[in-house]
Order: sequence, then structure tokens, then C-alpha cells
Amino acid sequence: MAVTQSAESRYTKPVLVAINKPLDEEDGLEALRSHALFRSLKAHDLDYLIQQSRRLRLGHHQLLYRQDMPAHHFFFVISGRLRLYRLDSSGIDRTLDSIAPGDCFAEVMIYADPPRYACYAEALKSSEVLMIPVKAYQDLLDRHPEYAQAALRHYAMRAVTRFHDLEIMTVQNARDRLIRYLIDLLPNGALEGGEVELPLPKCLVASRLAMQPETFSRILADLKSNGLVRVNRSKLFISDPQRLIEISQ
Amino acid sequence: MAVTQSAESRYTKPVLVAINKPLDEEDGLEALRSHALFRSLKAHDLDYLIQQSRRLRLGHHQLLYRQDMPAHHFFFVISGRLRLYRLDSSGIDRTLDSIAPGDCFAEVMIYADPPRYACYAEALKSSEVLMIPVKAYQDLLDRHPEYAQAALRHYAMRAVTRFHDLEIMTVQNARDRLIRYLIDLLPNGALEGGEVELPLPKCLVASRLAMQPETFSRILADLKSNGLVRVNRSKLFISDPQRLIEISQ
DNA sequence: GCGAATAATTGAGTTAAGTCAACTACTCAA
DNA sequence: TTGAGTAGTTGACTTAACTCAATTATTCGC
Repeated sequence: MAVTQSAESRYTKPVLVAINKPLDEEDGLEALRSHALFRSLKAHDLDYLIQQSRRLRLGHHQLLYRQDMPAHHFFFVISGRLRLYRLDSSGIDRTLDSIAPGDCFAEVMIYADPPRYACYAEALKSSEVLMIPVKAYQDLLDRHPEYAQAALRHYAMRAVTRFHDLEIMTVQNARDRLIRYLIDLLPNGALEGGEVELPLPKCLVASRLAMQPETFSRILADLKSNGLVRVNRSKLFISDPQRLIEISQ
Repeated sequence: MAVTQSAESRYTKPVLVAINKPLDEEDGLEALRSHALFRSLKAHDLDYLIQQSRRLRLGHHQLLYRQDMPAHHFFFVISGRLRLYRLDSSGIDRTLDSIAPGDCFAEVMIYADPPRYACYAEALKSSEVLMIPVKAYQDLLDRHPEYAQAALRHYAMRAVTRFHDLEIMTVQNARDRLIRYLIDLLPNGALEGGEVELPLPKCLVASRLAMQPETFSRILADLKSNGLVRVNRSKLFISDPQRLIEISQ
């Protein structure tokens, strides 16, 4: 079984102890300025938002928030990598997303009522995130309605991405789900091959695709033996995505 | 197999022949005025949008748009019911969503680049939809940035809903996915039981939940024989949702 | 209201994927 | 550098879900 420990286990260190760095430090925030949610903000408004925010360092496997916790903040990943997951009552852990540097997450909670996190978030390796108060961002939007336009585009694209994720999951067999997942990792729409890096350890990719790690391993071994992918740790080389697409379906 | 015909078959009538009703007709548009995307609009702005739109009548199984078609419009359901689905190259049809009167769909395409429909849309019964030009809506937002606030809320909630749909699909067994789906159909958070109506024919609920119709039928028969649901056509009576939740997981 | 078409159910047999277990290969921290 | 703890792989076996087929219900257009 993938990762079946409860949120209290070592896998997710129990307490969020944020290490604040001085607020005025800029390193790592360049990407923030070019993010869809923020790039239209005037410099002093973005500075205000950053001042209202806290910089957090998270250790490997450290828990950032729990599902159902009141959501007073949303987050921007400065460095490292996080994953979003849910725990059900039997302790099964289902991975829903992985978040890379330059991405925001939990930003949709700004408009939820009541605002509660829909899942757990934990660092997959040591990471740094900016913790942005929902209220500060909302105030900014209230004062500057014109900022909502750029945010709108971001939210619409988020909904499109989630729809696409859902679409993959309606594929009924594990092999084809995995193939679809790999194709989506390729840049430029799978027109040409290339090397992709799995954004999660294999056992968590398996969880994300609703299959057991053993099944994931066997499918990948099979694709490998058919010359469809070459595997090097978490890096996969796909020479002919079209052939991969053909054998699925 | 659920519905495996191609889009050209009788199941999805090939040509969209819209029957326009006079633009000034108001009946059925009350719900539009209270929709999150439109309720903050001043009356004359909404009237303008309606004037720019066309009212379409769709027959049973009639196709509204195809995946990958350029998306110049989005839609509001006045009456009837539609479903969103995708077709893959082997002709397998995977249902992704059903849309009820009072709902919008394809509205996220406003911000896609290039704007193309991500799936097929067809009427599940004879239906009436309002076909809203993306450009008209965008112009309205450009002229009135304050309207973006309400739209933002709608888009954020859409993303939350899609995330939740994705979450169900990461449940690894068919029975528990079905139970989760039923629980979500219940109003007031499954605190009390009640009757729910399947928003899709059973074979399409099965498709939506990535299982075969036979599997759906067998699971439902089993739940029925255990006294967990009573089934009457597309209406299900769930007396004790907590017990249903307990047996899942 | 009739009849054809589609949807739903049920049974029997098959297969994909899960489970359990053993083992190997990493990773990370002391 | 080492060793403990995870992650990943592989084999053997089991089971949930799929497939195919037959039958019964239901729906919808005429």
C-alpha cells in the first residue's frame, strides 16, 4: 500500500513550525512577480501583499495544513515541492496533486464558504513557501477591481486543468491512465519525444492514478520491455509519444 | 459497453441546427439573472448580453458542440439537461459531467488560448440553452472591471468542484466510488437521508465513475439487498447515509 | 398504444489489477 | 561511511471488475 500512515505519523511531521525569514528578503520572489495572479499588480501593492505574508521553510515530509482546517491563507511555492492529498477514515492516503516552484495552491479557498482546506498539504522535500493571508489579497481586490481580470484568467485555467485531470481518471484501465499521465508530462503537446521527470515518487504517482505501486511498477516494466520508455530513476525518456498514444485505447 | 458509437451516429445527431426564438422572449431567463456570473450585472448590461445571445432548442441526443471545435460561445441551460463527454480514438465515450437548468458550461473557455471546447456537449433530453458570445461577455468585463469579482467567485467554486470530482476518482474501487457519488448527490452534506435522482441514465453514471454498466448494476443490486438504498427507476432513496459511508473505505 | 430501439439486469467465464510476501536498491541522517 | 528505514521490483496467488451473452424493462417516435 502506498502511504498508509496517518497524518500523525513520522511521514507527516505533526507540527507546523514555521521559520520566518526577514520579510524584506527578496530572493526567490521573482517568480511571484510573474505569476498570473500577481503580475498585473502595481509594485507597491505586491510589496504590501508580500509584507503581509510570511515566508515558511518546510522540512522533508513536513505537514503544512490539514484537510478541513480553516483556510486563512493561500500559498506560493518559492522552492522545493509539495503534494496535496486526502486521508480517508481507514488511513488510505490519496495523492491529488503535486506543486512545483512558481505555483500557487489553496488559492481557490479565497472564495469558499466557509473557507476550509479541501486536503492535506505536505512538503515532498525541504521547501520554502510564501503564506499569503486571504484577507490581504481580498482587500487588494476590493480596492482595485481591475486586478480581478488577471485572477479570473488564472482561476479559469485552474478549472480547465482540473477538468482535464478528471478526464484522465475516467479512463478505465490502469495502463492507459498511466500512458495519458506520461503524455501530459511531455512539453509541446506530445508532438515530439523527450525526457520527463516524475513530479512525485513512483508510489505517489500510483496513488494519484488510483492504482497500487506494484501495478505501476509492472506497467512501467512492460512499457520499458516494449521499448516505449527508458527509465532512469524518476526520469523517463519517451522517444515516440505517438506510438504510446496508439497502444493506449 | 456504455455508449460506444462515434459522434456521427444516431446517438449524437450530426448537425447542430439551432432553432432561434425571438430574442426578446424572457421566459426561462429568470434563473440567468440569479446566476453567480450574472447577478451583479446591471439590468441594461445583462439585457445587452441577452440580446447578443441566441436561444437554442436541442432535441434528445442532439449534439451542441464537439471537442476541439473553436469556442466562440459559452452556454446557460434554460431547461432540459445536457452532458459533457469525451470520445477517444477507439470510440469509447466517457461522460464527464451533467448540466442542469440554471447552470453554465464551457464558460471557462473564455480564457483558454486558443479557445477550443475540451469535450463534446449533447442534450440528454429536449433542452433549451442560451448561447452567449464570449466576446460580448469579455467586452462587458472590460468595460466594467467590477463585474469580475462575482465571476471570480464562480470560477473559484468551479475549480473546487472539479477538484472534488477528481478526488472521488482517485478512490480505487468501483463500489466506494459509487457510494461517494451517491453521498454527494444528497443535499445538506449527507447529515440526513433522502431521495436523490440520478442526473444521468445509469449507463452514463457508470461511465462517469469509470466502471461498466454491469458493474454499476451489480453494486446497486448489492446495496439494495443490504437495505442501504431503495431504487425506483432513476430515483434512489438513502435512509442512512452514515451507514453507507461506514461500509465504504 | 404499438413496436423498435435502447437501457438495465443477470449469469458465466476471463482477465486485469489487487494483495501478500520476499527481496533489492535507494536515501538520509548520524 | 554505515545502517536503518523507505521505495521500488518481482513472484505467486486471489479477487474485483470486465467481457460476452441472454433476457427483461423501459423509452420514444410513430
